[in-house]
Amino acid sequence: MRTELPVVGEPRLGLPAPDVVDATAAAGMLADRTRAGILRMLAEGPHCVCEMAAALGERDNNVSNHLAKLRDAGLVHAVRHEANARFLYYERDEAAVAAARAALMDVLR
Amino acid sequence: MRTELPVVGEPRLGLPAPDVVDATAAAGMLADRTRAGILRMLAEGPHCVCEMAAALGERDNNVSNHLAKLRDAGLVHAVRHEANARFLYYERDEAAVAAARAALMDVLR
DNA sequence: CAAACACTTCAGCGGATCGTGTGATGTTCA
DNA sequence: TGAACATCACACGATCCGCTGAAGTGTTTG
Repeated sequence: MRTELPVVGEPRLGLPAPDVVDATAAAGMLADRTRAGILRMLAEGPHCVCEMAAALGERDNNVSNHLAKLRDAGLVHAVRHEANARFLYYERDEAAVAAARAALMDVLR
Repeated sequence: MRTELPVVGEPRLGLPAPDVVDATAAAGMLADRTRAGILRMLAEGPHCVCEMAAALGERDNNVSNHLAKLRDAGLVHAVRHEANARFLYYERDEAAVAAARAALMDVLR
């Protein structure tokens, strides 16, 4: 099954430019091994920085740097552990994740 | 509605590293405005290079460069127009696109 | 055939990005 | 209080990546 090519001999100019700003922003977040690993781990539930750094084989400050980018993008936010306030537990913002998912799916529709 | 934090005071070390290689590869392709625009346009049907370059406001050779990357990734392939063989029409590889979609959704599950 | 067209390839340049190192903040514990 | 811990913020160096320009292949047209 092959899609049919346009029969016109002339290319169609003036086609509208697709809007992909949200998709490229979301993809930019996922395009890094560490950030993708973070988001994948947070899909299971909250994690603190040292947990994720250990699992990903990265240094704490590096993971922290990437978390800052994810935070600025609104994809995650941090919560202090009530019993052990020295641990910052990160969790995903499900609304933002859903929006990113939708933007990506729109391009790969 | 807030996910509950782990009650343990100690972080869980030794968690498994998530596999995100396919997702980062797919995201890397989508993380560029031009490539995302190409894939979005090809979702509607085949297009030749000049059509996409015009719609995206990019030079032909730039679009061609990005198409080469998408080709190497297996996401698109080119077909010569039967009536006008000087036009190369690109179409998406739906199987590869579905795989990319699945890899991305696994991270943002 | 020659010229115009559609597209590709590649080197090179400039800017973005990643990992690291370092210093600072806040928390727990002895 | 002081030491160890968890995390952050920032700057630096190296690498990566996208855009451009120029040269080359194949196709159509006059």
